Amino acid sequence: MSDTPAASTSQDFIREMIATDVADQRNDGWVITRFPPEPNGYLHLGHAKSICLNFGLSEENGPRARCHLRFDDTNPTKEEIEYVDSIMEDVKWLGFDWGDHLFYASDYFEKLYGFAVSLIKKGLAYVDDQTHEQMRATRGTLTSPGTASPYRDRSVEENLDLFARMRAGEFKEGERVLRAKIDMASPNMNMRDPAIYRILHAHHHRTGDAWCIYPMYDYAHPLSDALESITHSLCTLEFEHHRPLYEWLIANVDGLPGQPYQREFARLNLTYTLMSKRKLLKLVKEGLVNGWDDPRMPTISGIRRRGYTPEAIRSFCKIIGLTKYPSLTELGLLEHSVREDLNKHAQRVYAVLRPIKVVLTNYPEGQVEHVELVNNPENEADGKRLVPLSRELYIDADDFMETPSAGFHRLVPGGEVRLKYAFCIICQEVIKDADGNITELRCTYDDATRHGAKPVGRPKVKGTIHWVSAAHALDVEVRLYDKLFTVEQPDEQAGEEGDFTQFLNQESLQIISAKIEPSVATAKPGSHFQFERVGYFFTDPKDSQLGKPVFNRTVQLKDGFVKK
RNA sequence: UACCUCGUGGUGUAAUGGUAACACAGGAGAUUUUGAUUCUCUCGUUCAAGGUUCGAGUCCUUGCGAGGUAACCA
Repeated sequence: MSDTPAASTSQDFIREMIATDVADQRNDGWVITRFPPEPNGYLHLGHAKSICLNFGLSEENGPRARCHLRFDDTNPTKEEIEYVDSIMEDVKWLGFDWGDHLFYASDYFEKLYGFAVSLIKKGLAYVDDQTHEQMRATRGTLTSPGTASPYRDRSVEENLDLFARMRAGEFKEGERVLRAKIDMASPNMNMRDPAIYRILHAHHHRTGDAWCIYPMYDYAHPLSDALESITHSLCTLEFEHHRPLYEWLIANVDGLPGQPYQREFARLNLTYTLMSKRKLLKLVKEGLVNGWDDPRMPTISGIRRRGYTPEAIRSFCKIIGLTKYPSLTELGLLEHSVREDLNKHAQRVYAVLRPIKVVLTNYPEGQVEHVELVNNPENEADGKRLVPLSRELYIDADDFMETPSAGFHRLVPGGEVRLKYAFCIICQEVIKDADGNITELRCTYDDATRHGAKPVGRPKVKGTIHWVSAAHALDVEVRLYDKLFTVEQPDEQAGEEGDFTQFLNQESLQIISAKIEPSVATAKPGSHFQFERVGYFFTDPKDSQLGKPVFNRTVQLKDGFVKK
């Protein structure tokens, strides 16, 4: 073990385990994983973690590796085509490709039925006539063993007959169930003769009315994995207790093409949000957010619409690692990932979110000049653009303080500030309305301070602010998004019975009208921008029109200014 | 008062019996026509107690703590 050369790139426990399997030529060195969502909701960041793991493993292990997309559609009462479509879109958007390997558990219904018959024949499964309540009562508790069903020792012939009649539709829902015969006294509840088939007179989105019995997850999953020759079945920690059942099925069903094994990792928990499909569904159903793709949602479609990039999500998934410790990741780490990506690629524009009018009293009336601005200081190839400048401008209310706090070095009465890439201005007069609200700042500009000029003997101006020309600025709708919840763990805080919606952040969406430079008139829906000194914004793909963009705030810029 | 899993800076992770490190966050500074970016520095860590060992975050024992598990959901 000591002579392995420095494969010094550190790996998580899953990758380490897989590397060992490959080295040992287990499955001839193949690595076949799968991402197996149930199409009962939209994918979220927790799924992104799993997608990056499973598809990532496929990318990392060369030609003898692949990742399947398999819909775990064994419960027709909860599943819809809408979800199937959105899931495929989300996986593709993240940049992964399942190629020809698209599967549905429902494709295996006939085979799975056959496996169940074979288990009955081996005396390893039986039809139980007990009611739901009786079964629950006889299963025992966490500290006491269960007791056998009176139907547990039915003959193989009788079981075969009853199971066939279940399939034929002779029974109502709940009347009978097929159970694996394992161990009613097992300390693992999942091994106390788990139900593997139940009757559901429901229409399935793919198989229609062909079936009225449906396999349970615990039964269908390992066998589906085996049928696809999956080598490594990776899932989250809550399935740890299902592993013995997974292994029991792989061991007791004959003729399986693959011998997969299951390993578990901790799911993603993020502060100030939720990662439970059921709870996200509640937010959607009760109209507390504007759909699954509301930019405040932790869904893939939500963060996409917010302006997150696939690169940022993939980088985030890499950085959070993979362990068995149920950790709580700070939202700041996700924001860091997207800032890092957008900083390199987003085009800069000037936008004034809360406008104050500035009149340059010594600037000729009616004159317009065009100032050259850098599109992206991180990438010279992105070039420059011309932005109009005239006598009347807007600056942001945040960039002016009548009575400045300590350390504030933007515009103040009698003070000087630089209009970025233009020139310096001095605030000569503050005009207010009858209620004392500031309506206008009357300023003078200094022609000697134009961009590039280096006047000597002049005190250095500390503040540099952005601006837009009042006559040329576009009025655009800007949606300022903030965290969805006011507490780090809305789930935890609310408790089992509590209502997590009480912690919804009432200020998570603020819609304002902003003044923005005219160049964005041609911005296509789905484009990323940095509003200089403000944050990253994304033209909403649904509501933007050419010439009339709607901006979603992806994330604010970091602000190093601390008020003292 | 069952079983399973897990405890490393504030947070997320690495160290595979051999100098406890990286990222984020925080602090200080430099650069900066974005209080951004970039760069430098800095802060701060092995749940506890025993044991094995020349040497333990790592192995063993016990304790403590956390998460999970009793659908005809996945």
